[in-house]
Amino acid sequence: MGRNSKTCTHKSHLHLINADNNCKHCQGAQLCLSFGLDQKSVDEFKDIIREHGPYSPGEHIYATHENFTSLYSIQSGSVKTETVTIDGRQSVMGFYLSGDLFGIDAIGSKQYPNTAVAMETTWLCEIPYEPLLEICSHDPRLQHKLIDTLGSKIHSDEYSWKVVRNESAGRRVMHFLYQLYERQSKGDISPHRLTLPMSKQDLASFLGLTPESFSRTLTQLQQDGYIVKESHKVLILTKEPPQGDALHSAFPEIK
Amino acid sequence: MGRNSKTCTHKSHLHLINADNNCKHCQGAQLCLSFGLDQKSVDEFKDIIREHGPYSPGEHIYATHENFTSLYSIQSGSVKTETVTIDGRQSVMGFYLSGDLFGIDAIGSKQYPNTAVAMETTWLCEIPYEPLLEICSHDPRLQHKLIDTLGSKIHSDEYSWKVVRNESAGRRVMHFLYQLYERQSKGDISPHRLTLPMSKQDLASFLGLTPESFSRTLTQLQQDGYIVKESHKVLILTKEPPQGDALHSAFPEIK
DNA sequence: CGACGGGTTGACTGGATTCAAGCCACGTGG
DNA sequence: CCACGTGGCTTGAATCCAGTCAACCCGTCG
Repeated sequence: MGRNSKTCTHKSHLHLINADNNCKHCQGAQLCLSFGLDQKSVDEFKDIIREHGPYSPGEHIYATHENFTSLYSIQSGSVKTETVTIDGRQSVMGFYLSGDLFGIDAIGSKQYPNTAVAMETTWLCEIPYEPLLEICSHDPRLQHKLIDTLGSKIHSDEYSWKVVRNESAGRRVMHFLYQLYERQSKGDISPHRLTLPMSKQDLASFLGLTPESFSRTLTQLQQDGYIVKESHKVLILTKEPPQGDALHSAFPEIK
Repeated sequence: MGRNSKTCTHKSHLHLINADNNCKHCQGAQLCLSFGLDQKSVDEFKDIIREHGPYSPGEHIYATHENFTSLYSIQSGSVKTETVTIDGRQSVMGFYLSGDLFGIDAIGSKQYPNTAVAMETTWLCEIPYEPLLEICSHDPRLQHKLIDTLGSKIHSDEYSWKVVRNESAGRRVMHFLYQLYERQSKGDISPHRLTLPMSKQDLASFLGLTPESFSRTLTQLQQDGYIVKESHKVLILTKEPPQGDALHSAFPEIK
């Protein structure tokens, strides 16, 4: 944590590139908790946060049982969180991309429940939790935003959980790919092309599959014409991606 | 929702039984969001909440896609939330007991993502969401409490998810039973005796099993000496229940 | 070059599902 | 009171999806 740290102002997308050496690695300005607040709160916010990075792939941000002090927002790069199962295997709990907030599963506890690991070269914005609450206590807007973020997380976790519990391997994978596509296409790269920031074994773990099963499932989906494997970490979605709520009933015909 | 509704004051356990006809069905005073606040906030809180009940088993509290207006706290009884899978089967998303807050997965959306159904005769405390935020905005303590509740929910959901993804049927069941036991034994009934408020098929659904598999698993666990089936809805845990964090490594030897 | 780790493929196993029948507690109505 | 129907639960036999174990491929790195 003792790496190059700088304070950081968040106002608008326009200030990203220049802006006095601050937040220069951040690609998630509109997603920032402080976005849309009034000047006073933004200033307070900028006083408490600190920029960290670059983390290289595999590097730990925090580890299980470390004392919970801060939330983190991803300026650029990607992060996974993982714990250990009863019989000692790694189990990936979540993936976080640019603009995502993580560490929130530690709220209400004294310690982080799992380990956060960078998957790519990653820049982070550390948001110390107690000072954040302090600002919240006199800025309802920030408070509301934080609460909304937590609620949305509960909702989307619930939904992922439902898919993994009830659906076949093929549907789990398709659901994940489209949900990842929706998250990534904020940047809108080339249409239907999807870059996986995580390794395939991490993805398998997240979906409750073995790497072997996951690999077989991918080749099966390709044979059935749902995807095309392009390269190691890139694939193409060949069916029109269902939007928003339609995702919830995507591809009933698989398997 | 147009049933007998009364305003309700939450102060201390002592006021539960008498107290001007208010909160008389509430068994969760210390768990109430308003517990421990100063008088002004408690008064505001009591002005916005409303008591509802009794709901009879099977009765809906809200349904999927209804507009999100309120959170609910259980005064007495129990509630399940459920949705429908891609191929049209019911899927139980969560169980809520006395003192639990539900509806929080709707925060950040316009609609409830699933349907809430009473499992027993149930009394509820409705907490309209916008007014709640209003009080939060000038009471940091309430605000903090709400955020903590959301964070804890994220954490415990994550953990349940991990178990269902990675562990065998036997371990899933044992984990659930002990976790339920910990929640129930707030009231500390007879030691190691556990009453299931939900039907076995709902429980199976929640654990990602078919009713048949669940039934087989229970008899297997009994044969192996982990539990004793006492009656329809009651069973006894025969091994010393692991406490708190120890739960996370409970019974590595099963299956 | 050889070692290594991530990924894929194949043959086999096994745990959970499926389909089916049967049991038991309960309520209803004759 | 019993006959009957229903729904929740259990049990049994056959099936199947994903896991396991093993070999192999391939790009990377020392």
